[in-house]
Amino acid sequence: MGNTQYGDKRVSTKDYAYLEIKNRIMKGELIPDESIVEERLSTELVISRTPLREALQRLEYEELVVRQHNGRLKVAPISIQEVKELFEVRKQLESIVVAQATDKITELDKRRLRNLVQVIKKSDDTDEEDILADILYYGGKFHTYIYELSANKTVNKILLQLNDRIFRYRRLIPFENKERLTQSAAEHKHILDLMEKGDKAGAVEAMVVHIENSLECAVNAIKRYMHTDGEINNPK
Amino acid sequence: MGNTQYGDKRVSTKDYAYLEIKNRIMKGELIPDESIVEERLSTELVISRTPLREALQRLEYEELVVRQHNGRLKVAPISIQEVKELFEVRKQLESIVVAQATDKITELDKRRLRNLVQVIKKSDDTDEEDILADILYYGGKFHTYIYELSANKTVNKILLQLNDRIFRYRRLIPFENKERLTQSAAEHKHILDLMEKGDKAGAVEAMVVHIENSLECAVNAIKRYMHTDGEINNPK
DNA sequence: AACCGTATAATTGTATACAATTATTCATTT
DNA sequence: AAATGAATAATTGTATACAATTATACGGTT
Repeated sequence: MGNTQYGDKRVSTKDYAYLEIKNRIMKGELIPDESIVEERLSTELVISRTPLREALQRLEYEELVVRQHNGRLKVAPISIQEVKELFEVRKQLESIVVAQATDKITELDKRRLRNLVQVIKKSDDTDEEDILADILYYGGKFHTYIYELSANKTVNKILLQLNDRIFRYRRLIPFENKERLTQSAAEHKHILDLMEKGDKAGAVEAMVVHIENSLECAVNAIKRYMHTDGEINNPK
Repeated sequence: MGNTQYGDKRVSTKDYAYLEIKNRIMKGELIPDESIVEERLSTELVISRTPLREALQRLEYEELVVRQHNGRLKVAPISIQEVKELFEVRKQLESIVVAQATDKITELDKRRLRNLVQVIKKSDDTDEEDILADILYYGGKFHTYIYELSANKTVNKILLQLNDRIFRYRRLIPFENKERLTQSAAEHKHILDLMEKGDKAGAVEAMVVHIENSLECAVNAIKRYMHTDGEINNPK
């Protein structure tokens, strides 16, 4: 099999499989603890097992799938313990990047980040259902912009992976917690204000608070799901 | 090919390739920027390309090998910029684990860590050449014990990978800096003292200082190598 | 000699075939 | 019925074959 189209970009068969499976896990189509059978997946994606296995291995490495003792794979489970760990690491690493980014920020960066914050606020004000996805999207962009600004490739890479895993939990939140989104948007603005002033310590502290609040919200959402119907696996 | 022996444990062909290649990179047998040709390596290790590729992909993920734009792999280069980033991330993450470990430490853990510190001091005092490897080994054990004590799997995994990458730089140090090793051993003892007292903030601060000192030493060693003979690739 | 393009070789990417392992079924015994 | 174990099926692990891509060599042209 030659190259395949995924979205608007040409990718190898391996990367196609990686992106497609990851996307299905993120969207919840492949649910936590669901077993993964190579033959079944390869016929479904119409590829051979060789590139599929390489894609699965990468996902295993990123801990979106896990290998069991018998060598078989399953979609990674989710747990409160995990989400706490993820946010804690993220908190420490985002502290690094926001500090470095504050040192390096230019006027152009300020305008762009300011613009992102505006877009988030706009989305937050217009009270439509499907705008929520936008808020999450641009909120994520705000953070990743800071990652790149820091120019710290090591941390950047780790944070992107953590965010992929966190995304599975984040899906559970917006549908029930509008206030948190509004608050989160305000926190983004606050962080940017401090960065613009060059207040490094302040920006770090604001980021820490922001992430701690996000964690609290995520934990509450998960607990609620687990207690109400136990259907943590397929919240939609 | 069935299972293979590696050291004292039976492992799959893929894992054998992974461990063997990683080991060669660590020891400097495979030198930075050296190109990796699958066919050549597979015949050398007497395995097929399939498990070899999976091993290489894992190493790529761990950034011990890097893929070039033409799709070919090479042993990852080393740079001062990288070692700075590695130590900075490590500093932040070890702050997490030493704090959590201080909360969870038991009397048994204290005895074991104390023992490790003793062993390191013993090695440091006896002034033989090949003892240096021991100091590095037990020094590493001191840190990994703390990782495990924290029971934070997410951070633990990231730190182990960072340490693999850092090890390539650490090799450059001991042969020229005996005082740093002595100092490092003392810092380990100091960290443990504070952990035993339950002084969480103090332990974190001591760990930060310890890692910053290690970084400074590593950077100096690398700079010296780069300036003297440029033979950064094969220091031995 | 420098440049260009084509033929050839080297290398990686993917598919398929086969081996080894693990799970399941089902008859047999108690 | 429960337990045991052999036969069978399902699944993963590895090797090999082939396709696609990229690099190299080489001859001709200017």
